[in-house]
Amino acid sequence: MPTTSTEPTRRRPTLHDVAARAGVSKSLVSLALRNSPKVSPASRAAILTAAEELGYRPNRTASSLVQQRTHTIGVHILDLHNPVFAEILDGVHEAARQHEYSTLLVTGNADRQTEKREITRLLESRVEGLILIAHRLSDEDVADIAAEVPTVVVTWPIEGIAQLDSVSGDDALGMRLGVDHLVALGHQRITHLSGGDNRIAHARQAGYEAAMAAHGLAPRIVSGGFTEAAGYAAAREAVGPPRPTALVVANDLAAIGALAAMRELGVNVPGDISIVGYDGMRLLESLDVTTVTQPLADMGRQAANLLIERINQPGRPSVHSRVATGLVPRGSSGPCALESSL
Amino acid sequence: MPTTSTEPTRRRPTLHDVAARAGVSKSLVSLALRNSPKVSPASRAAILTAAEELGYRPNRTASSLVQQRTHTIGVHILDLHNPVFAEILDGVHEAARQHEYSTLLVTGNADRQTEKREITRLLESRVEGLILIAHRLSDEDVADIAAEVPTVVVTWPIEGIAQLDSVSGDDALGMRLGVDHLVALGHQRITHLSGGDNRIAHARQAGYEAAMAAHGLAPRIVSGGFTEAAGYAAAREAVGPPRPTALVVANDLAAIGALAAMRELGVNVPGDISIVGYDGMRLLESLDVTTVTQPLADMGRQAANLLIERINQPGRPSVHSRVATGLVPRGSSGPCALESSL
DNA sequence: CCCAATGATTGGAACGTTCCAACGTTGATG
DNA sequence: CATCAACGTTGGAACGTTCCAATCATTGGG
Repeated sequence: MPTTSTEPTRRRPTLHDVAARAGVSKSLVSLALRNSPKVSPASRAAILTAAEELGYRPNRTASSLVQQRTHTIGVHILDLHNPVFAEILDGVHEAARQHEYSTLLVTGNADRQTEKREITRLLESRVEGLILIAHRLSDEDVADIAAEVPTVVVTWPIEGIAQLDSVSGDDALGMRLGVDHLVALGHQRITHLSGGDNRIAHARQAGYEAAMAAHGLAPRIVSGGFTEAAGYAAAREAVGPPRPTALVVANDLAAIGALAAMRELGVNVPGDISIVGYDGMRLLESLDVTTVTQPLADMGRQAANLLIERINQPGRPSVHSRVATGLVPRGSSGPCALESSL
Repeated sequence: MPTTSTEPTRRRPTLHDVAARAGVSKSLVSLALRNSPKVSPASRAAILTAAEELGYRPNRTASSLVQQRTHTIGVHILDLHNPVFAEILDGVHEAARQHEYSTLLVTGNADRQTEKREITRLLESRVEGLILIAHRLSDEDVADIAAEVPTVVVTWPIEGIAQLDSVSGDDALGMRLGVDHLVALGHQRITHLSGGDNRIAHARQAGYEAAMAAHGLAPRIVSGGFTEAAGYAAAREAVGPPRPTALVVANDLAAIGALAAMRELGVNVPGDISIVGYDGMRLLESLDVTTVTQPLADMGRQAANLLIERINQPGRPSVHSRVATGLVPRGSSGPCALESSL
């Protein structure tokens, strides 16, 4: 070991140091720094300058320990790369800040195992509540967690678990809107690029199937995923004969991938094929892509508010909020060019 | 206040409880749970089952307090909406995890004031180091922070501050590459859509000006920003006569906005006008946009590694790492259609 | 048979804060 | 002048852990 000239790194000043310098007790310093009204103006001034001069910083760990509160909520988010989640987070942050909660953000885009480990860490940090945004856990795992700490799941409802609330879009309705939109434009051969093997994907796929059935149309599904790459691959597969005239894609990112595939294949959008995405991420406006929208920031806000309510009132019955789902028609979808295939 | 039937919410089990149940002392429990080799197999087994049965969870706050270490680094990121930052974060997370550090992620996309407040929170949580990804602070603020805790700034170098390292791309080179690429394609009227009034934007603008000068070309700059909306607006302004044949845009997000503007105006890309972005975010591959790239994840990884090095060796001299910057030609840039205007 | 050495276990101090009951001062009240 | 309330202030306990020195039990060597 090389003996680095590490200067003794003098200990950070504590309440005690400030007290000594201001000539009062640590208790009074504590009160003063938390703006208690019972501190005389004189002492307060002395304390404040002493703290300033020493560069005092309160130690949150110590304070959390004795207060038995951390004023922190844990947020677990599946994947930061999808801008959708950033938009949800905006809402979470806003609401949390409003109620003077900090957030502890972790991401688990690897497997279920690391996801569990990350959440364990949050619990060890004694977060007062947990928001799970698009997780990969089993229902039992979620129930276990919810039994331990107030929890809100964002993106789909899980009914029947105590102490658990949820905020979700209406995937059945959303898919219905997407399909209706295309049918209204004259499309019949509408293929769904699925989101792969996970909960949201299944719900959306089921929604698609139901919507097609409602129109008496035959569903066709190509399995994909929630990334650009997956959408790209699925789209290339989907255009094989019989070529569909429209694609409803499981999410926006995959829709972007699908768009890329069409460009590469020289297939004109929306002339030859229409594309509809799902999620309503902001970027799609610039890209002029039709999509099913959800009030993302609002979902985050609701999640945080529900959580904080439950923290303050642990016994209250579960709330499962479904947010409004809509469709924004844009340039990626247009009238069907083919004569009706009937 | 309604008297909610809040069951007494029995206290979480502590080391003490586990010790009592296993019939040993709390010290031994502590050792056992940290896999100390000095615990007999018998006690270890007893302790582990007791902990399991009670659903014991170590309390990180308490442990941090006594250890005077949190094993946590704070990450402040400007804006989660820009996927670029998500990619940098990937690297940070990976490296942090490798060294058994947790990360505390905060975002400050509002003003400088909230940014400072958020960082204060991190310091109060006693993070052992800080990574600032594209901050808005003054140099003095950064120096103050670095004096208090090891700090790494990502996205541009700040020389001359003790205890501070940095990881940055080479904006001058990057812009040079962008301009060179366009000039090689025959462009001369190359307009820069700037990133607004901030550090990175200035560096990139300066790089653009230098590159143009090197080719003996007259610079033209339209001031914009780092968002889609800003890029959109700037691009609309930029196409006014004399119309440029190419745009070098301050970042990728703005380039997407510029693309949207061109589509809306019916200007063909790259037929009528070429567009080059900056940052190298993954999404641009799908959108087939030429851009200046940086090894984003690697930047994050380097930042975390530098930080951890410095935590372990506070006295070591500052390192300012510059990562490789390159250009990926894609479909948004092509040969200049105009005959040379000379 | 004792002593030293090894291994396993323990109690108490410490970390920096908040909370609480108690304290001294002051000024007004009877 | 005694009593009381209000106010400002204080010391000590507590939070749940880790660290350390000290203790206890066990073994082996002389």
